[in-house]
Amino acid sequence: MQTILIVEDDKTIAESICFILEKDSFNCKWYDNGKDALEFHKDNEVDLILLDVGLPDMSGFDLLRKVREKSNIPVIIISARDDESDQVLGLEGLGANAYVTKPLSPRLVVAHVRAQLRMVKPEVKSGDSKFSINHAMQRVVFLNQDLILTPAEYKILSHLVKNPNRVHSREYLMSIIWDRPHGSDIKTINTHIKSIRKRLHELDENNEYIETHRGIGYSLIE
Amino acid sequence: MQTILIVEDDKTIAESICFILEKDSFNCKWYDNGKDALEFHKDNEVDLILLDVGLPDMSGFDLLRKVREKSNIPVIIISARDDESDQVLGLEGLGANAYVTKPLSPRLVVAHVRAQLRMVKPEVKSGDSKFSINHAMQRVVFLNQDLILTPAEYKILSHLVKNPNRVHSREYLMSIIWDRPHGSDIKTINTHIKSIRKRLHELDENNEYIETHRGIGYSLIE
DNA sequence: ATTTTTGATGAAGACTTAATGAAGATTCTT
DNA sequence: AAGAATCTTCATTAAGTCTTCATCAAAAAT
Repeated sequence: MQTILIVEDDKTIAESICFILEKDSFNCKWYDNGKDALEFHKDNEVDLILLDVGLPDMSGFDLLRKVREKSNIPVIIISARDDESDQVLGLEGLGANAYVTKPLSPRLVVAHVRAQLRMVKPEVKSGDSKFSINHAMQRVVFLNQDLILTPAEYKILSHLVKNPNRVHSREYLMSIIWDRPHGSDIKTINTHIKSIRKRLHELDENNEYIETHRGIGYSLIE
Repeated sequence: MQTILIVEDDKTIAESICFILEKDSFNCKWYDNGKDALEFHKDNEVDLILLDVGLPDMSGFDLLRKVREKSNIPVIIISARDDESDQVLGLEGLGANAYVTKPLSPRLVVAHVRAQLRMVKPEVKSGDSKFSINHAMQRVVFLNQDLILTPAEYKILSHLVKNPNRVHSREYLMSIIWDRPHGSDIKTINTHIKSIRKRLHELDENNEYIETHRGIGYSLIE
């Protein structure tokens, strides 16, 4: 499921957008200020940002600049001002991907969201991976053999397999294991990774598929 | 060079857009009707389409539908009508990527064009630097190879790569490494720079990418 | 030319983070 | 409720990283 981060201080607007997006089976996270939104973006995998430029604590443009320091995911700017130079600055200077002006209909926003994600998603399914997923059986397949995994291990490894060659923070991997917030130690992930590695080792002696990124998290190498 | 196909029956508008795009070193092809445009698209490599929905011979929506049968290149719809349901239809139903309404400034159109193309070809990085950043893996890429760096080295080098050809003081580079104030020796930076240089040397024997500015700090030369 | 200042270098020690093995807590099944 | 499987925590060990220091080299100042 794809996660949309909404940064918008008007609760009514945010809620109606969220409502439609969630009905469309997007995962939706809303913040009414830039600071918390940035914090969330740092530790989580976000597929698209809907950004109101008129925030209480910081300019949306500043936020966008910060986001762009670490990723180039699609960003749609929401603005009350239909000002051309603002649009050009956002699109050209800071690398936003679209610009919609208020008043806006949630339906239109969702159309823009989809239009952006359609571009990004063309998943390059490389067929030569040693991993695949047997959705029906809820199993990860490694070297043509079903892996016996515990539920938590399955959630982590299947996510890594679906999103290989990129770092996943411990925070994010934790959020995958639980549906609801759960206040347990972030180090738990280390232990799960340990046991996943052990199981992979049983099938491939000298593998180094799961890479540790010190201070950040883990990634699966294809 | 990238080719933009403009389908627009208003000659004045088409010409002014073309003018700016070509100044931006895009290759620009203009048709004032759908049939010829489709013909061109069939036989040529087009990177993006700017499409006016109000054409003499066929609806822009029909044209878009035909285009989508064989490719999913970015399409930006130009419309005189600021009608929401039209927008939703274009974006959602037919797979357009952006929607701008007349009256439009050529500058804004170009901003949209760039915003779309940036998605498709992320490596449109100004000039052909030997450095880039792999955000997904949180790695600096040098000569098409991922560099394995420690956290502090990554923070320093990625900042230099994002802001090349300018001097960065040691004090500032220190502030990049720590979130909170940390009273350690400014000379620490020298050691980090040393090890970054060492890693670069392993991939390119006689390089001198990081320049020392005596009494001030360091800079990265492209 | 000599002194002074500043940066480069290599190595040691302090510190931080991750891996590991095992024990306790929790959940699920029967 | 008992037992098994799983999840989490903890203590220990191992590995990796940061900072400092002493020494050497280079540049600037005298």
